[in-house]
Amino acid sequence: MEYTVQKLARMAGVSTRTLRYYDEIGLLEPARKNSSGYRIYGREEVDKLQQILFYRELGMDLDSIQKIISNPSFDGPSALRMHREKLLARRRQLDLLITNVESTISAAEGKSTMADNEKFKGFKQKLVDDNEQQYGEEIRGKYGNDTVDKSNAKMLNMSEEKYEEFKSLEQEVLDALAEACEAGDPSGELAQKTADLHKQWLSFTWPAYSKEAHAGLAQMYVDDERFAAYYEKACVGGAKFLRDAIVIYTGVEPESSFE
Amino acid sequence: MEYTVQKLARMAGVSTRTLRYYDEIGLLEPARKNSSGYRIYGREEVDKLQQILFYRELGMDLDSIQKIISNPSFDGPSALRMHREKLLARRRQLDLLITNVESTISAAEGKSTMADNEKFKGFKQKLVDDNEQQYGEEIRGKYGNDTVDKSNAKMLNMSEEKYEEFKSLEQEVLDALAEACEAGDPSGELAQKTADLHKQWLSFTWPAYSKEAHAGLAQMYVDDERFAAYYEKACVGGAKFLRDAIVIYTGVEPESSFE
DNA sequence: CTTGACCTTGACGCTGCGTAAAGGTGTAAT
DNA sequence: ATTACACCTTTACGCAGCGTCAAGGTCAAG
Repeated sequence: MEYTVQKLARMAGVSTRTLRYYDEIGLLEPARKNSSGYRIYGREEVDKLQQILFYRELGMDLDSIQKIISNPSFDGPSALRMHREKLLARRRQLDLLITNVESTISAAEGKSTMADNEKFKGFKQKLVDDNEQQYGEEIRGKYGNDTVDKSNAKMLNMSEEKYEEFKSLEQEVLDALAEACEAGDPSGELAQKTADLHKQWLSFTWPAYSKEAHAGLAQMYVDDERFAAYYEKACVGGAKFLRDAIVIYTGVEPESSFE
Repeated sequence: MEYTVQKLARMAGVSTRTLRYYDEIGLLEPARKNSSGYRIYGREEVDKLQQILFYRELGMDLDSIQKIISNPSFDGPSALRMHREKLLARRRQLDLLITNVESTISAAEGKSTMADNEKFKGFKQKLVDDNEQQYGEEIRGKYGNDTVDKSNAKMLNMSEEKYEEFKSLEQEVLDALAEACEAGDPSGELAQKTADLHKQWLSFTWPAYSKEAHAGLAQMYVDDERFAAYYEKACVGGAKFLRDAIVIYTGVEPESSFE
């Protein structure tokens, strides 16, 4: 399998300029050149390019990439695994960014207000994160678990924000439940809407929604006094009413742990 | 409250060069200049700089930032939404890359082979995404319901996105659990970290965290076969191991529904 | 033999600053 | 009044990682 610049470029989703540049800086040289000076890439170069692009995606500069992949003691599999870890970390960071953007949007829409210190919270946090990203390994070696814990605290920070959202959604569930409960009919529109809200609320915490699990949880709300007490706040017999509504909503009859 | 370049720079955590550059491109001009040409910034500029840095943290280029903050009639929220879309696209791409890395890992382990074009799946997707960004509507027409549904049902879409985030956090819990389980000690560092991750995960769904409820849920994981089966995926006896870790973590002994 | 898609090298442009260089200020201490 | 020293100014080049012409050579098809 031999490729010219453009063929390889198309396959890899980069520009021909990029390939020429990589040749220029010696990062990825073609297998050979044909009689008229055309660059010809082979299998090996394809693999190498893939690796290069992997690392590039991580935001690594080309110089570092070169050092890594040209290192004779380069351990492919373990590098890949580390690579995966880093990608996961980056995704978490992206999630944080997205959350920030979303908060800003809803703040801009007046749906919620963002205190100045809140703005700086995420902002400062990011600075810390950048440091960690850059010196991650070093710091981990130098300062040990403490730093690692701090990066966990970042997650906490995130869940703190989410938590706010969830609290309001949960409040909605409670409000809807109170209203529906007063109406009295678990199959009524209000009750069904409550069940739907509750499902949405669940979507935040469950690995995968299933009617069975939903109904099962509703039953648990009745069986477990901690949860029952919580829904009792909405109305008398709140947990049972919610369970009934959810049973109708899902069309699934749960099995109580007690029956 | 007047600041010279360096004072403002120190306060905001940027370099003086940055401030001069922002002046140069007209992004942030000083309130005035004193008799010898020194830049003097006032309260207004401080606030503006805060905004600039905030948007910059969101990954926006200076040009876009300028448009947003200088044009009062500019639609900030919609710009943010566009930005959010970009971030989400990046996230989708990241997910693909992660999949790709995992494929590569298993290919390296000889479990499967990869065709040349497969090697670039995640990277090519980026181009596709860019296309989608540019020709969004057209493509929506072409690809039909899936995309349309997503953009139409906004609420649903939102919980769908969250759901994605949570799945990844849940995955982390599972990964940590598997690792801790292998180590074998529920009071060990790994297991305690797992319990902590699990707590964070819970923070997304629970109206209020309490040690008792946490321990109670952990017990439920053991008692309820649906949940037990789920954590069994991480390792043999996963649910019980997790419960033990959480019991130690919270210092609370739960009551089983069965005892 | 022409057309058009491909290839080559060369060179300048872009962001968002870092980093001198060459010089003028402000002020506190002598 | 001088000196020291931290501060300020403008000008200008440098960096990565390419994008984007420009000016020309090559290859397969018709």
